[in-house]
Parts: sequence; C-alpha cells; structure tokens
Amino acid sequence: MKSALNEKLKVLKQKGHFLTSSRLIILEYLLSTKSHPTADEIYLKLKSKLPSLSKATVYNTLKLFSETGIVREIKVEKGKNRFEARTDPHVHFICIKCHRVHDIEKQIAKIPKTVEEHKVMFGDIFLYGICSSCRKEGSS
Amino acid sequence: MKSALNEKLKVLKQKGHFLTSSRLIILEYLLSTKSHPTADEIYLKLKSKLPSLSKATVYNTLKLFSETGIVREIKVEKGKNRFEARTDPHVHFICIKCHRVHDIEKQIAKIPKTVEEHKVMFGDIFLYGICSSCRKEGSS
DNA sequence: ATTAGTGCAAACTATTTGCAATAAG
DNA sequence: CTTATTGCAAATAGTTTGCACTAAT
Repeated sequence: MKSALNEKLKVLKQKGHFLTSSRLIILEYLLSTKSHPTADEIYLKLKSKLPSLSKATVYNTLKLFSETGIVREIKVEKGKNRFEARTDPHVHFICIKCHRVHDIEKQIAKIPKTVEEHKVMFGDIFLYGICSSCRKEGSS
Repeated sequence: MKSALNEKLKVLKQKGHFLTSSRLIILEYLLSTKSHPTADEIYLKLKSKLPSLSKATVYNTLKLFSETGIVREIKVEKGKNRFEARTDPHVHFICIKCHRVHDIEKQIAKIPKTVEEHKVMFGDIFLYGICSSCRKEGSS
C-alpha cells in the first residue's frame, strides 16, 4: 500500500527521469485522491503547496506519467482528460449530472486479447448514469 | 436498412426541428460511413458537396443530433470527439497507431442497470491496441 | 410571416511548445 | 558541471457563441 509511491518513483528513475518536487507532489496527490482530477484541478490544488508550479509543468508531468505507465489518463468528458494513479484495470462510472467519476470494483467483463483480427492491449469500460448522491438529492 | 435515415429524420421532426440541407447531408454521410469521423473530418468531406457549409453548422448539427439521440458521440482521443450514426450498443476498438475506430460485433459484456448504488443509463466499451492492417504493415 | 437555422468571425477552453532560467544528478 | 526540467508566454487545436442574414415551415 504505502509502497505504491515508491514503486512508481522507481519506474521513473529506471527510465532515466529525474525526481523533482513537481513530480513528487503531483504523484502524491494523485495517489491520495479518488477524484480523477483534470490537469487544471491538479494545478489549482497544488499551486498553494508549491507556488512555483506552472500549468505547463502539470501537463508535461502528466504526459510523462502516462507515457511511463504510472498514471492512467481517461477520456470521459468533452475536451478534458482526467487522471488517476490506479493502473489496474477497473470499470468507471461517470455521473452525467455532477460529472464525478467513480471507480467500480465489480468486474463486468474480461478484456479479450484479440478481437476480429485486432490485437488488444488494454480496455476501458465506462458506465454513464446518475450517481447515488445525485439521485438522493432528488429532481432539482 | 434504407429506413434508418427516415427513422432519424422522423425523430428530428417529432422534436420540432426543421429539415435543412446541412442536417440531411451530415446525417446521410454519417449513415454511409463506418469511419467514426470527427467534426472537422465531416466538414472537410462535405464542404465540396455543400459549399456554403460552415464549421459552426457542423458543430451545431452534431450537437443537436447527439441531444436528440440519433447520433452517438464517442470520446476516444485527446481533444476531439468522434461521431457515428449507429446508436445500438456495441464495442469499439481503437488502433493506437492509425487511430482508426472499428465497430466490434462481438458482445463482451452486458451493461448492468445499476452498479454500487448508481443508476446506469448507458455504457461504452473501448478496446485499444494495434489493428489488423497496422499489424500487417509490420514494424515501420 | 415567423422563427429556426446558417455562416462568419471572434471568443473560449484545453493543451502544447519554444526558450531562457533553474535545479537534479 | 551537464543536461533534464521548469515557468512563462505565445501558439495551437477543438469547440462554442453572438449576431445579422437566410431559409424552412
């Protein structure tokens, strides 16, 4: 559990990337939250802790993290991507009202290794609907 | 088969929308292709057939089509959305090399009606990998 | 006739990039 | 020291919007 951070840092180091304070703080933040933040949300959240942080660095860092596979990028909304530190396959539920993204633990499908001659490398399963808290709030 | 267009036109009419040449030509194009085009691709493809067509109209039209449910919008790439006239649930395979999107006929999961207290309305299953034609081209 | 729809350009949002300054190894 | 990384601002890409003009009913 606690070693998730170290594991990811090790991957970065192994691939020849420096450990900088921006990288550390962004990675720690992603590991601490279940909120699947956007690049901008990460920037806003962390600029108080690391005032020198720039948006370009957040984008660069997230790109590096995605490329090295230590963070997953999910495309669930119009023009913006969301990020999560969880890299094991799991289903996402996206509320069409509050736009929050929830991790679903129940496995609803097994990702096949090939489909119709195509070689499958990974898969995304997105379920859209009304989340439990929006439903409780009733019809607004 | 041939009535797919008429069915969708009927929906538009029923919801009180006019039938314009841009709407007709965009809908016909979407029904004729399996390529899951972006808004820009649609615009480029159709501006020769309908020279007065503007990009804004393509966007407005696609938005209307999505809202009325006669077209599906899929978020598979960074900052751009793709569109398809097929509205029945099916799996998508996206090639990470050529970025083409293929419809998969094999059903790999049943979308549940609820998950963990959340009400599910629809689902997307995306498989990513190397498509058969990119694989045949070998390592380029 | 009326009102919805179009086309243009400008606005906006998310993201990328060039480059000089900075910090990690 | 040496080179990757950062931060800024400018550039770019996709999409939306305001408004006068046009076309569908």
